[in-house]
Amino acid sequence: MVETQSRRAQILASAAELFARKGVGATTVREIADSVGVLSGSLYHHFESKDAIVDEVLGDYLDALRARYAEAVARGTNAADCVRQLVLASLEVAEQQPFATAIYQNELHYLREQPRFKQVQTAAAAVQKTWLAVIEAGVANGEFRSDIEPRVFYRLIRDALWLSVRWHRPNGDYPTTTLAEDVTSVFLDGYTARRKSAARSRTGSTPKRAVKR
Amino acid sequence: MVETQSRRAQILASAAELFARKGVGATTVREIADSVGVLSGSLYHHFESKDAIVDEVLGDYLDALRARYAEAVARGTNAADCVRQLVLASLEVAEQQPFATAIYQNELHYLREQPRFKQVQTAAAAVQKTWLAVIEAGVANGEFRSDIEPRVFYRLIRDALWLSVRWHRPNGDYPTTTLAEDVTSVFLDGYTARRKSAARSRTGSTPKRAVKR
DNA sequence: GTCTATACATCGATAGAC
DNA sequence: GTCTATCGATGTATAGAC
Repeated sequence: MVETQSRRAQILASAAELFARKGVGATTVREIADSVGVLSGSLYHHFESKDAIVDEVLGDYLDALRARYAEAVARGTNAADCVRQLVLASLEVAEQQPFATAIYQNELHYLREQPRFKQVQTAAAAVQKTWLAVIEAGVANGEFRSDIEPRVFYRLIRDALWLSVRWHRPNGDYPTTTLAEDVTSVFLDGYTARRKSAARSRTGSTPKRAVKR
Repeated sequence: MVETQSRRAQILASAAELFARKGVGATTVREIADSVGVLSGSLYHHFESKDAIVDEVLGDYLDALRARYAEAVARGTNAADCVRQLVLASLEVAEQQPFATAIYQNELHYLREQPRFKQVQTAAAAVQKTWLAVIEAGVANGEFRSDIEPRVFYRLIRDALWLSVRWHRPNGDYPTTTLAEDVTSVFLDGYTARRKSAARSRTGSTPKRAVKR
């Protein structure tokens, strides 16, 4: 179960972890090679360059994210539900690819400066467009507030969501689905306690956990 | 007005900008030197090492943040108001020192691995403690919800707040005070429209605006 | 306080043996 | 497919002239 991965996949996985922790610019090809147990020269049998590794890590991640987003908006029944689905989709992809998620959010600004990573730019634009369309539709139909700009709300929820890969380690006690509920609930309902809001209480929302906390 | 800064201050300011944009590890001393118009060797007359520059940039920032946080909690009249004050304090310090803020949030995890930056660790712990104390007090007295862990709420608002330095450029149209109100309002009240909440509506769209919830 | 000049380590990447 | 060996560029940092 430990040697079923191709060397190529091993390199991608190890490199992603290093890029996420230290940053792309501060990670050396020798470190990547060490982490998979080969010498640095051997990496170039599998990849053209260090940038090519970055490209592939982010490309795989963005493909997964876009595919999952398409499902999410298709499933949503209204704006609030679409937000719920997008939150869950983001966190599920982040759970599957935590390191790529971290790289994406840590280095997006820097990568955008380099024409090499144009693919990343266009994918990031598509992600933003998906969110904004949902939020603006919710404002237009009265589901969401109109006194806060959709763009501001998008950026707040996006950053809170993406950064959760830095601290959230999915496990039985606090699974991704529960985090998704908490994020959705805070951003849509707020953290202020409101009396008599039984409709928001968390009874049958998910299969997991009965009362807890 | 352009030469009133000491060379030392120039170096700190330029280095902070580079560290924020490219990452500490990917920024070279030659780039820092170029950006202030000297040769790289000359930097070492002012600083012991590249790490010493990082230390000082972050130290100045964390000192300002802690001082401002002490005022904020002292001013708050209840938990919700303390959150409001902490949000405003964070954004004001971020406005004064946007690059240091970006470095802090971009590289905190990596810097924590190095004993060199122990100062940063302890300051980060103090920041978290301030927030958690406020949030837990609010849960205890019923102001805040008890079905979402204080730690989770803290991390969500912290990340949304800190990351705003990546996109928010304070100006007359959208000043820091307004962003602070928006952040506070989303996190405490939520984004879902609620009927009959005239108290929350934003009549005077831009500067000041009277009602203020 | 800045320069010239350079030491010495490490970087990404390549060539060719095995 | 991995190794040995190494190139040329670039990294941090230092020493001493000016």
